[in-house]
Amino acid sequence: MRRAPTSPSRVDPEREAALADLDPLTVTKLWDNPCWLSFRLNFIAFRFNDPVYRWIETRYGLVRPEFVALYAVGLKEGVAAKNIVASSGLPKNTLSRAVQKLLQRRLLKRETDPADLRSYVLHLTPAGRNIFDETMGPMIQHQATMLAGLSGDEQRQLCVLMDKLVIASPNWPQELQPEPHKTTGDLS
Amino acid sequence: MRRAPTSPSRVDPEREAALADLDPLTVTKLWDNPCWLSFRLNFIAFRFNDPVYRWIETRYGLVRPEFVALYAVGLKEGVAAKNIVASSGLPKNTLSRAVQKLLQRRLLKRETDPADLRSYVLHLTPAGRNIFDETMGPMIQHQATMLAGLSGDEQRQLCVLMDKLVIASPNWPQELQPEPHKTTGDLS
DNA sequence: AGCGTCAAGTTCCATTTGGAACTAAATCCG
DNA sequence: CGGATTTAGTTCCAAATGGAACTTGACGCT
Repeated sequence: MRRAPTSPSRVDPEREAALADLDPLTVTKLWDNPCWLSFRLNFIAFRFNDPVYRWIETRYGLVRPEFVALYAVGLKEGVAAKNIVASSGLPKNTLSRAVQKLLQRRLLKRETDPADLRSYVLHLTPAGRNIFDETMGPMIQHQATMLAGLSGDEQRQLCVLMDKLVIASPNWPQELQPEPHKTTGDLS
Repeated sequence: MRRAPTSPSRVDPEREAALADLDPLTVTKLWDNPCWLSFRLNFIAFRFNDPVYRWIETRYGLVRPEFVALYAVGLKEGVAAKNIVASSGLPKNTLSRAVQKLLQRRLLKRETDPADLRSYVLHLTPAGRNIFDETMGPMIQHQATMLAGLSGDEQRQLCVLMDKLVIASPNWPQELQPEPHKTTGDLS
């Protein structure tokens, strides 16, 4: 199987326009790539993330890990750094620094967790809550723009399908198996 | 709208298992987050990328931008660095270095493009092609594992829906509008 | 209780990153 | 043609990153 399973044959004026707008290598990665899933995921995610994080950095002076932390606490008050680490994939020292910065800037406050003295419980200050609230609108707006090409039904379908993937995710391997391999002798 | 549009009410044993396996903050980000799309994209993409890139780094000593470049040339011989930049979102100096490294290691070769003397045309050496071929299998395998929770039909649906998003993508903004805002006076 | 292992968060430091300036070639435009 | 602007790729360097070691507290287990 050399191509993604969508038939790239159907003549669609919008598709043609997209093919013309996108870099030819991007077109190959999207439609002539056995690993279509990952590239599409990364592509679409990038088109969300990149404008959002650049905007937040210029507007609020928060870099990505800082905003990740602020957003996480905004969604769920009282989380600890370890939760943000687990849910974001960022290394824990990076998040430690991000939290320090947010504490300095008084966007976050923290108290030691009475249940576990190693751990801290994080909360937004009013100023932090303010940023959270202000950023939510544009982010939802951007998401809506991205989804505008799908009907309401299709949006729900997409949500359901991603839901299923996420639910299955605990079964996915965290490590790739080195698979039974014929040795090749060509790397440094 | 506070939640993702999938009803989290339906009682599903698999969902229950996933809720137990995942960090509570992750659960919130997935199912109680107005920006469900980006978080799911990032989450699923991360679960693909992270094992793949770690495996490639330990097995071949190639870091992420290096493998991005190698994979791109493998998919489409004769591309230039600018294409890889446009299709990957990585900064061009990072890719410049990645290409240098691959040239040093004789995984890539390049010739000046006769049509544009500023630009180079990239090709895989046999050793580079070898790595490309060897990595393809495990990557497809990993993708298949991730998709295994969906029926064939659902996989096709997912592909079609992402297709539509990608085709619409040239219309998405590259910059977030600073939106008509009431001024707030609380940042540094 | 006491000892060994594990976990949350921090610190250290070598490496990577990426914005900005730079070089050289291409393209635009009068 | 010839100067102004853009573009492909590289270089420079300050800043971010992330692995590994460290600190302090929790959790076995006997």
